[in-house]
Amino acid sequence: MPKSSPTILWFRQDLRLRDNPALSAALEQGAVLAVFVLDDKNAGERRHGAASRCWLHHSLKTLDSSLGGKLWVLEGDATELIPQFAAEQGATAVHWNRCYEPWRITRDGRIKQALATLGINAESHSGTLLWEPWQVLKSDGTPYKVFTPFYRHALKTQPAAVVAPATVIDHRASDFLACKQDRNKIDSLALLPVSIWHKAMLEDWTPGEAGAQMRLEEFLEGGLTDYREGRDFPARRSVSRLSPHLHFGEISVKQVAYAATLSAQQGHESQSEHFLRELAWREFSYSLLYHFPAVCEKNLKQEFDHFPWRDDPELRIAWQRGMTGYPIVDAGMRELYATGTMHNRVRMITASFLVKNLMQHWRHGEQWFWDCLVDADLANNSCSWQWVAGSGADAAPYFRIFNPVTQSQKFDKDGEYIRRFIPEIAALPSKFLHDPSSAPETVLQQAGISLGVDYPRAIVDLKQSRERALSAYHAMRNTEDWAS
DNA sequence: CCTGGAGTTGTCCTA
DNA sequence: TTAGGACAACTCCAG
Repeated sequence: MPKSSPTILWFRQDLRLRDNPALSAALEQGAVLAVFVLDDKNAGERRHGAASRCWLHHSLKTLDSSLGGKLWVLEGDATELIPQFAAEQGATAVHWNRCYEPWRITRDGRIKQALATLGINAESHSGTLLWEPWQVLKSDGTPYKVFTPFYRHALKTQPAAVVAPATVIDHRASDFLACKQDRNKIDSLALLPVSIWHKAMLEDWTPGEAGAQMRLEEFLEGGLTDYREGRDFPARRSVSRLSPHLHFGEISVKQVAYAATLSAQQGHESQSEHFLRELAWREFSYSLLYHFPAVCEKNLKQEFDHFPWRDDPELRIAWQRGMTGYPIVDAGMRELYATGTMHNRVRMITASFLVKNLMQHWRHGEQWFWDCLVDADLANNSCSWQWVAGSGADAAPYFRIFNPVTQSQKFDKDGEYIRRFIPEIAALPSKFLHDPSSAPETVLQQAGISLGVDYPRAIVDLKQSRERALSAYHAMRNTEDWAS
């Protein structure tokens, strides 16, 4: 049998077979070797957080099984492993879909060079975003810093959202070359924690490509038709819940956008438009990360470098554990820890609470979310935290400080969400559920709750902490004027 | 270069 | 009870 030279498909954040440009390109060249590399070395501090690792474990398992066990799994420094693997296998080319995290861009550039030195062709493809960050620019060639003009311009010039995704290729396991590794290769990555908390966490999720497709179907039939109004209510399932699937590339964003566009044409125009805007926010975050890679570490608005953040580990621990005494905040933080996700509306409320009422640096929140979210995504997470903190490019005006009690009354009126995650106060009547610290003693007694014992007293006064944040902001701005 | 209009998701006070 | 305006001013962007 003549030995043909294989093409390598390097799976990264694109753990799918459908609408996968790198895979299609590789298959056109002949037999394919599929490989994944867990590269914590180059990722450094940005290696997957604990929740993401659990997700990745299952996603790799399902990918491997849909490849008939033919996924090679390597662990270590990809700048060494990929060229080495390609050379060993006698490959002529390596294909992958682009990623945009600063550390990956640097690393992938090096790998491309190393492969070139070996005479191996390296090709990157666009499989992660609707619009490449360098394609959506202002007329003067610089990147957008405001979402709406970014979105309008992208829709006008790059209407990817209304173009059907690449034809689905009917892959068969026989398209892929055998993997000569032992069967426990994925387990040996030790992505799952020793304790079994991840089992409960993933109860409500199905990582992997098939799960992603199912989720999209469900959303199109249910949530999307109520998206515009329903997406604000955390007790409802009117959001897509596609974020972890999109993060790991188990489904292509083009397929999602295309499906939403079709739905728009079937009479759900307004609903779909709002959903497409959310997808576009993801694009915008990636654009910001690409053009301003420091966004994941530093304030985009430099004046915030002078902001008088407070540094109180005890307050942060209360926030992390869902023990702030504000039920909507605590429900969100407990949902996060238990399920690896948090409803979008509640992410804003909990983030605003940490950054404004507790006046802790947004990076503390960003890091906690990074570790706890199954959809932890560098671009989305960093940009969103900066948006809430007010330090981002297109941030919320600083005086917009969420009031957790008001938000709770508005978006979880009957307390369904709160009761789900804070059973110890479930017996409180809805009127007092949103702010137990202000409930009369008799009401608390009747519900069998002793504040400070069964559930914490509020750890800050909302009015005072709001005023404090506002005056800190003004002080920062005045210092700035003074300095310049 | 100038100019006008606009900018994800809110809160609080007042009438 | 509810609706409207103030909040603060700046930067960004398109024409």
